[in-house]
Amino acid sequence: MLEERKLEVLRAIVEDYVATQEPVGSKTLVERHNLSVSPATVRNDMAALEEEGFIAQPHTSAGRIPTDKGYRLFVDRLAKVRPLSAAEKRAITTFLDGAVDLDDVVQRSVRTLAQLTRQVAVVQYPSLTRSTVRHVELVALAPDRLLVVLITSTGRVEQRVVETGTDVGESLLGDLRARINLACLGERLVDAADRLADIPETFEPDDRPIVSAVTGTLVEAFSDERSDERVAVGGTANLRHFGDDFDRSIRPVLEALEEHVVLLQLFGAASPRAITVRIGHEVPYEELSSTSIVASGYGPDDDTLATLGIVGPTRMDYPGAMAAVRAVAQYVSQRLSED
Amino acid sequence: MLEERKLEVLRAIVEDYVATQEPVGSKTLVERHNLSVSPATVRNDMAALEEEGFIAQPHTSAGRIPTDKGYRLFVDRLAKVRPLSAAEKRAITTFLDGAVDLDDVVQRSVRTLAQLTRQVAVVQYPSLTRSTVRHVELVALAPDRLLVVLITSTGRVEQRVVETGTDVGESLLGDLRARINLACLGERLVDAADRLADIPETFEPDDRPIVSAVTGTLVEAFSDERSDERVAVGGTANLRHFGDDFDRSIRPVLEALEEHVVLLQLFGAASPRAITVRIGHEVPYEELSSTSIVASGYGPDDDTLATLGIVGPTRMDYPGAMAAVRAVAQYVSQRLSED
DNA sequence: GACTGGCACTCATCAGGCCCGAGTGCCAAC
DNA sequence: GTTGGCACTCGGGCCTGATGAGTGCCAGTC
Repeated sequence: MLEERKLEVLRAIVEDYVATQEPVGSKTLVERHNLSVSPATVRNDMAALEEEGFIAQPHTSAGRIPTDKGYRLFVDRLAKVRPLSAAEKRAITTFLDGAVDLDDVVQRSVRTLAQLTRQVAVVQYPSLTRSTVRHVELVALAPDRLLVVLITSTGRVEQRVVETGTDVGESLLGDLRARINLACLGERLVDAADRLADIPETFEPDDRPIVSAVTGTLVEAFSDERSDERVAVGGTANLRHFGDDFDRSIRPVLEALEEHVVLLQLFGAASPRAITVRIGHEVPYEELSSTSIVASGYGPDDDTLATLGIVGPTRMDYPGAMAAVRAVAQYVSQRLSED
Repeated sequence: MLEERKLEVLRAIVEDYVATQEPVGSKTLVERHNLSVSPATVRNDMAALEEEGFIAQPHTSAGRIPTDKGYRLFVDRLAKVRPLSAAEKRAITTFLDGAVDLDDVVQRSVRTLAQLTRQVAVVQYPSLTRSTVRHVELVALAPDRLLVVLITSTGRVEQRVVETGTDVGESLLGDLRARINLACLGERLVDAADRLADIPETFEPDDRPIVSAVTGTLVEAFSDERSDERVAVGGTANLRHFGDDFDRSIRPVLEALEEHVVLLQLFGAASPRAITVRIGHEVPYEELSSTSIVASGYGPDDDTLATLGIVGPTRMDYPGAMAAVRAVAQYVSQRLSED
């Protein structure tokens, strides 16, 4: 009885605080959540919860607000992921179905996510390094200038220009193109890089510098970190939920959003195919310690190619956010599996 | 004597207000700008300036602030573009020189611009439709599936997959590739689309459906509006300069920044190769009427392929902003001319 | 032993009242 | 045309007191 009610009180506090953004006191709590006990009893429970570190008072004679630890407990034990309404599901599907290519899928996902959660949404482009090679094309732009085009399983295209120094014959070009594709097709980019290592040796010594230049460029493209950095961000107007102290609460978030590297770090550690929630100080970036992140990996079939999620104040609607993130991740994953 | 001093007073008011963000009164004005007249005289001039609509009082017994009209006059007649310091120039050059490809140039430009002006920076990706065709490549992904790759003079790459329905022979493929490139190479995309129209007729009737599918896709890629929409945004943390009323001043800007279409409209009308300044109500978007935009076109040689610039509060350092925008636009243009 | 009602106490918030000073317009004098 | 003087305005800062939500504790009840 006692433990159970304490949890119930915590849930009520979290829900109330998230809704009103104001510290919640014993009396209003009893009124709003028709708990069948008196405010005094609730006060005792609150005192216990505070003792255990789940809630705190901003100042004496104010109501209580949940601590990070309190939110943690809430998310782990009290919150069931709120199922989306049929209308919401339909909205997701119809809007995302309209996407014409990978870029568009990502763009639309980010918008959808921002709209559903009313938070800032972040979607990482499918990772280049974890996807596979669909095709490599070599194009002679000039006799001594090659364009190397890499197409991945997710439909992404990377291109590089290689200055070969000497002219490249048509037959060598065809030969090289064939051997590269033979070696790499269907391989994950990380593995494909290994396969390329041996290729130069299979050519005539005279041609090896050219071949090496090309394979070197490809290896570079395969492992290029910059390609991993691409993310789409949306719903920044929802930053208002962070409060009105620009420098203390909004600015760090904006800065983090522009620092894609930081962003990827925040989201990157999301475990595959499960919803990760990081609350307040759990976020591995000091400036964002009053921020929470709800993220999920996604990708075709059961691979995790990239991550998407939302950033919001710790005081957020976790069940709703988790539901939205899960739904969009599932949709995008399915979409990637089809192509 | 009289007209000239009035202008001088206006300049002083603008400069002071931009620096302090506070309405400026006659006394402080005389002190800070060592005008060789008395406050009373300045008051007379201010009364005249107010009469003419160049300045206004937020409320009685407060100092004056410039109106949009006042800023306009300032920009047109009083402001000389402040030359950048050698250090600033060097910073631009060294940072931008490090860019490895088109994406990187754009990314770095946006950062540089944001940093120099301490405002929000926007750089439009070089327009696809106004650039020229460098190369078109056709790749057989499967017998009945072609990948069409378009490379433009700005180094941008677009790719499309075409389902041909029937198998495509190697010789037809080579022939088609050759004729397409012959027709389009060096043409502006808009013109290239016209050149493609006649190509199907030059093939055997049996092959025409395939050829048409390919050229149709290319024409689509040439004129694809979506490709025109890409922009990079940076320095959003500088939104703080807009004030602290999130909903009234910051939010509309954030929303506009996410609406790339709106953004392009705002920047798109920038006249080629000249610096355009839009002040307050001159900005063609109601919500941004307390906002100014400083923009410039850029592109290789004397073409204008796209636009870049900054968005800030009307109360901004116009000479500095104009200098920075001009410098970055020049640099990027030069960079595009080289490749 | 768990719950409840009552009570004294704390403190953030808000409205009202006050003063201060920057800034103005006007006018008479130079 | 310029200047010094003067009376007036009014927003902002600061203090004050009232208000009320909220608390902890304690004694009483089931």
